[in-house]
Amino acid sequence: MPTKCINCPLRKRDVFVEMSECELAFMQEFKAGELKVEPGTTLMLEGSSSPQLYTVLDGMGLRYKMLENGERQVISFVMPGDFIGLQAGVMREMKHSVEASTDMVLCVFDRRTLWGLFRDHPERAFDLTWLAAVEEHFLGESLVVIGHMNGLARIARAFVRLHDRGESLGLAQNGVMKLPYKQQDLADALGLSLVHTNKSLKKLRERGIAEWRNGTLKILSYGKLCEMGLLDEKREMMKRPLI
Amino acid sequence: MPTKCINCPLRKRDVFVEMSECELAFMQEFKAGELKVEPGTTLMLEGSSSPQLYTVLDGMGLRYKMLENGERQVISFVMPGDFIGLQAGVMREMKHSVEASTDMVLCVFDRRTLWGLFRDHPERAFDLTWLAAVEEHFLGESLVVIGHMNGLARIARAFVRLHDRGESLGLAQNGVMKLPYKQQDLADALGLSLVHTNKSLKKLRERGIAEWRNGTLKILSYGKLCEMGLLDEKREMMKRPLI
DNA sequence: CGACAAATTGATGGCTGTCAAGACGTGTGG
DNA sequence: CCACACGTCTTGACAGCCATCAATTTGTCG
Repeated sequence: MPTKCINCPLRKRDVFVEMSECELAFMQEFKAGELKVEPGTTLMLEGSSSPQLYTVLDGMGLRYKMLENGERQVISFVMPGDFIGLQAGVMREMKHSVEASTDMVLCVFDRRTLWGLFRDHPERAFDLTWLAAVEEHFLGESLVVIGHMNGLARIARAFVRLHDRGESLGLAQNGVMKLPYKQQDLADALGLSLVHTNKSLKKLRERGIAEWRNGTLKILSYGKLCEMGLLDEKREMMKRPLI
Repeated sequence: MPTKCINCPLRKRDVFVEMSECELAFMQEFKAGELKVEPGTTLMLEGSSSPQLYTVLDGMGLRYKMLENGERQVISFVMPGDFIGLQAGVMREMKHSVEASTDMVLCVFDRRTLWGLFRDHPERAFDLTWLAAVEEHFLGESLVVIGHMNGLARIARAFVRLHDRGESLGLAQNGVMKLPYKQQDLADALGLSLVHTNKSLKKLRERGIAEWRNGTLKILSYGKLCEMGLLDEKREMMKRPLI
């Protein structure tokens, strides 16, 4: 089964490897089994110290932090190949929660084997650090988006990033991919209200740029979308007639 | 010299160690020397792959990303003990720049020795990963702040975090610490305009909560400051009479 | 059909960006 | 010593993006 395993800590950096190879190596020492979960399942809870770590084999999810007042900040979207629980592995506890948005299949391994991995397999430990650095990079990108772009641009940028990521995972074809999230999820990720997110999505539809309905994202004009996902296009963008 | 070295990859997790011990261990294999730089010096450039990595021994700086239109997103504030260049060490290139805001003293070591560290000193490699996880955590916090708090609350939260961090480093006394940044730096970190940042700072002064002038931050009411740095205090907060 | 979650739409208010001008401090040169 | 340039900080006016409230529609499920 030629599934790709992009971010699995056993894969080689910057290249794709076959899942079978990845799993084979894992099985040797670390893999404790596979886990299937339903939508809504909480995989990691902020403040807890899960005894198990996961690599996503299939399905999508969300990383998020809950705030005192009930609001929520979505940190990132979880896709196949993502590693879940690094914080629990090296720190005392998780600093955010992880939840399944669809049915998910997870590669499970034991947190206690992590130290053995560092001791006996430095190249894999290196990959883990690489993973963490990549996460840091993407969070920095998100800061830029939320800190400097208006609502429409944030959504456009998010769509481009999600689509590109999906495409590299083989989850997108001809600009169409499954995006099994709610508008509220996207709003919480971009620091926007649900209402404003909804209205911005409408604009993207009306302008024939992108559609996102029933869990499916369709990129109608990749060029325009990228254009809108840039900074300071505000004025030009907003003055453009709506179709 | 009993300086603290909090985040140095050689320190023990969750505890403080004497700088001397830290440096001693470093000298054995990895430390290549010390570096002194002036304010404004670019330590790392986004897109480059620096051959040298640093641990900050003294001084403060900024991590930031430059945007196409000339705007800037400050990712975080650099303080003594911080590690600089992890991305360059494990990825192809840096994803953000790092600049000195004051005179800085840096512990330098060679990027090429990083792999040897993973191979021969797994406990230190583990610490490096820990560092990366901590960074991820703080970036997530920043996302929450920028995504869900108004201007005044963002500044209040930033002051609390900066002060607490400074205090744990022995850089703050009685709520007073050096904060050698410009208002523009803070604005770029919080996703606010310079003008709005300035006006919010004025409010904090008028209410007798915090002052930040001439590079010195004075916390006048830690309690109130924390209160303001919370979510959804908006309405209560804004309705309070100004003095 | 009724209950519920999710998506949609309109009206209103305010936080915040932008523009513009001035004040303040510092260093340089005449 | 003063004039000037320069960066930083400060303040006011104005516009607009966006949050909030409220109500309706759509889709799903039993």
